[in-house]
Amino acid sequence: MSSSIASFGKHASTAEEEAYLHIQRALRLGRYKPGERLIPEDIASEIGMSRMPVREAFRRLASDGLVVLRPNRGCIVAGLTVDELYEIFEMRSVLEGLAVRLAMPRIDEDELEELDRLLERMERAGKSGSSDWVVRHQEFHGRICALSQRPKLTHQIATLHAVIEPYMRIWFDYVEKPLSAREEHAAVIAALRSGDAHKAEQVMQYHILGTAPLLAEFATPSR
Amino acid sequence: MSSSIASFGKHASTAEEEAYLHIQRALRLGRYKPGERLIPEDIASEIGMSRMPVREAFRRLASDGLVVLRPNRGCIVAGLTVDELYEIFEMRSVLEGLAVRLAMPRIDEDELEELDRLLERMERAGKSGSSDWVVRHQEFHGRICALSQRPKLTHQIATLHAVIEPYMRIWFDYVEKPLSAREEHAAVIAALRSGDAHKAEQVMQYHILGTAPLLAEFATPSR
DNA sequence: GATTGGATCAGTGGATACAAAAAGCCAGAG
DNA sequence: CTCTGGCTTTTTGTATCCACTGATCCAATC
Repeated sequence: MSSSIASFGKHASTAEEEAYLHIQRALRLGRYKPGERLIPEDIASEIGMSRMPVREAFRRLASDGLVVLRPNRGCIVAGLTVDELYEIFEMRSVLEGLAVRLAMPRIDEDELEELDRLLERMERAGKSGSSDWVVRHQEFHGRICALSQRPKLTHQIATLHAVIEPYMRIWFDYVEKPLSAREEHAAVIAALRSGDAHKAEQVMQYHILGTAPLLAEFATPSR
Repeated sequence: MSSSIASFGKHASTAEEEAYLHIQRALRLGRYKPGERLIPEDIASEIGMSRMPVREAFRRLASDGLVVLRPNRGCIVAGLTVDELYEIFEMRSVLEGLAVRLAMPRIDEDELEELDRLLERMERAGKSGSSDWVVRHQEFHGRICALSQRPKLTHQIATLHAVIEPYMRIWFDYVEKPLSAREEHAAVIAALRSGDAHKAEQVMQYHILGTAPLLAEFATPSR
């Protein structure tokens, strides 16, 4: 089983679930533009079901923050303003900081090696220039979440990752490869290796907050 | 307009919204027991609509963590295990810590007096023995969230408050009034008055994490 | 030429209808 | 008395249908 933070690999047991996963994937891959309208009819026939399960999927996607639902106006793809993007990263910084702090007790030499491997894979994906890097990056962060053994925290973080994923992809495509990323992720591992939970939390917070400004230029300017 | 963290006072523009608010209120007031099944048919006729909007409301409530939806098995009221309750409080501690830290720049003498007033109202509500205290308490925390000027953060915190609200109510009914609460809330205000954002964040974290064990006995034991 | 008013139409919200799944029930076997 | 297997009932999941809202477009007016 993958340690990805993503829920890409699941298969649906109901039509609603299928619609949810289908639309979520499309949104995360950036197939729809922010502000674009999602017409239930179209999506329904695309997947081969009626509008109803699609409408229900919209509710969940709206709760996740991936779309916006306005009464009698339908469903539009959520776009983040710069302010909103920063806000997400502020939330990520404290939540993932918490996750890494709580992960500390489960850290042993095996885990550290696993994280090293994930870092290495992320590095290779980055060199290949493909946006796999985004997936590998989520895998790395997801692994640490998983170690925290906090299901709700992990879910919350995964949801935030889904929201910023399109921006991560655009960013990656533009700037080739995040330069500071390797050192910062290595620093997280180093902090975990040192056994200092508080230090690890701070390093994670620093890493995440440092990433925000790099992505900000791809968000829509704040009003 | 109330500064309550709650969304009690809203009125619905669609049937789905009405169903959502109706069920949410009932859950927060503890009218349904954890594990209890919510039958769409019943709720629909109770509010005077068909099952459909109720089903959609269920999706949102499930995203909020207030109910659990299992395919072909319907909707049951979510109950928190002790572990889950602690997890919520861990998340609250860092999120509300963040909120109070970010609120600092908006703090002036007027705001401090407003917070003092809210503390006073909470105190009075506590003496009257009514579970109004819970609402006042949310008002206090909600005010600080609002000052952070972070809509998504505020919404997230409000959602967590909704999930723990039934436990807060039970707790209050049992132990009369939280003894340490007044001093801890006063300490938060004092930290805000001092202008030390980092201190305020720590005091808030301490306050929230300290509350968790008091509520834990009302959650279902972890497996 | 810009603005407004209304006709038209696409799309949404909600109700009803129907099929499929799960839960309850009962009788018979062990 | 308990367990099992199949029938019945209840409830869920999905599709279809209808009324109404909001958007669009065109023409008449200023």
